[in-house]
Amino acid sequence: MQISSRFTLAVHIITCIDTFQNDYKVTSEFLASSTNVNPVIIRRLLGQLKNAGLVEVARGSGGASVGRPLNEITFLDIYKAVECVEDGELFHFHENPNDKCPVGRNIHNILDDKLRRVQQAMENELSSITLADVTEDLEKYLNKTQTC
Amino acid sequence: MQISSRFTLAVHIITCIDTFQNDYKVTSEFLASSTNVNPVIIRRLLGQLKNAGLVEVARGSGGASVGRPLNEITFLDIYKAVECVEDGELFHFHENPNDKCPVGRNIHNILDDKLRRVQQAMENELSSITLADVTEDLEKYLNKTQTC
DNA sequence: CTTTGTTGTAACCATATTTGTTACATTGAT
DNA sequence: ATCAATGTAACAAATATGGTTACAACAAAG
Repeated sequence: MQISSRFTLAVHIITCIDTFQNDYKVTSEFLASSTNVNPVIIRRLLGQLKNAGLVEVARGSGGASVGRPLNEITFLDIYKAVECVEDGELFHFHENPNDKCPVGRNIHNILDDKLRRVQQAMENELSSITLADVTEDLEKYLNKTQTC
Repeated sequence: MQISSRFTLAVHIITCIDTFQNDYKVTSEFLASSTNVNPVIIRRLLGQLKNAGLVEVARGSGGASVGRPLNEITFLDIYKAVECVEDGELFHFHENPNDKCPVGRNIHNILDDKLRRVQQAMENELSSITLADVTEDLEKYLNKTQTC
C-alpha cells in the first residue's frame, strides 16, 4: 500500500512557501494553483503542518510562512506531521489470532521488534533528508521571476 | 497509512505451515483457525505466495507446504509477494502539479531519488530478516503437541 | 465600523482499497 | 463416483482519501 500523497504534497507546499514568501502572499489559492489540488485540501494540510510547528499561517489577513530554517525541517518531521503512524505501528496486524495455537499466540510478540527495526530504518533515512536538500536541487532549475 | 495486514498475515501463515506440515494437512481452514481470518482470504493470500514460489499448494487433495528453506525466505520476499508496491513507488504523488510553476514543474524529479533511498532503506532492513529468525524465536515458546 | 479577502471547519459525496462472505466449478485422491 | 479442498467470481461492509460547497470567524484596510 502506498503512502498517501499528503506527504509529497506537504513537501511541495513548504518548498513553495519558502520560494515565494518574500515576493507574494502565499495563500491556499496560490498553493492550490502550484499543486493543482483543491484549496480546502491545502488548508487542512497546512493545519497539520502548523500544529507541528513547521509553518505559520496568518488567519484573516492570509498567507503562510515557513516556521524554521529549512535545514532544520527533516522529511521525518513532515512525515510525522501528516501521516498518523504511531511508533511500532507501521505494519497492521490481523486482529484476533487464535490464542490456542502456539503460532497465533506468539506471532505478534515475535514480530514486534523485527518490524520496529524496519520502521526505524525507514524513519532514519527520512530524518537524514531536509528541505534544504530540496531547495538546493531546486536552485539548479529555478527562475524565481516565474511564478505559478 | 499503515501497511495492510496481508504482510503480517502472510508471515503468520508460512510460519504455521512450517510448524505443522509434518503432523497435519495444513488447509485454508486450518490456517483460518490459527489466524482467525476467513478461509477465502487465506486462499487468496496463498495464491500470491504460491506465485512468488514461497509455498506450494495442493489442488484437490489439499494442504500447503513451504517452498524453500526458511532461512532463504526473507521478509522482503514476502512483502513483495503480497504488497503491490513497484520500485520507487512507495510514496504516492499528487497527480498534476502545475508545469508553469518552477516548484510544481520540478518537485517530482527532485524527490524521486530521495524517496527511492527511503524505500531502499526499508527494503534493505526487510531483506535482513528471514522466517528462520521467526521460528528460532518461536522455539522458545513452542509446544508442538498443541495445535490450533 | 463596514468592507474585503482569507482561514478554519463542517457536511457531504465519490472513489479506491481492504476485508469478509456466499457460492460454485474444478481438481486429485480414495 | 465420492469427497474434501482449492481457485475464483460476485457482492457487501468498512475505512481512508480526496474533492466540493458553504459559511462562520478573523484581521487588516479603507
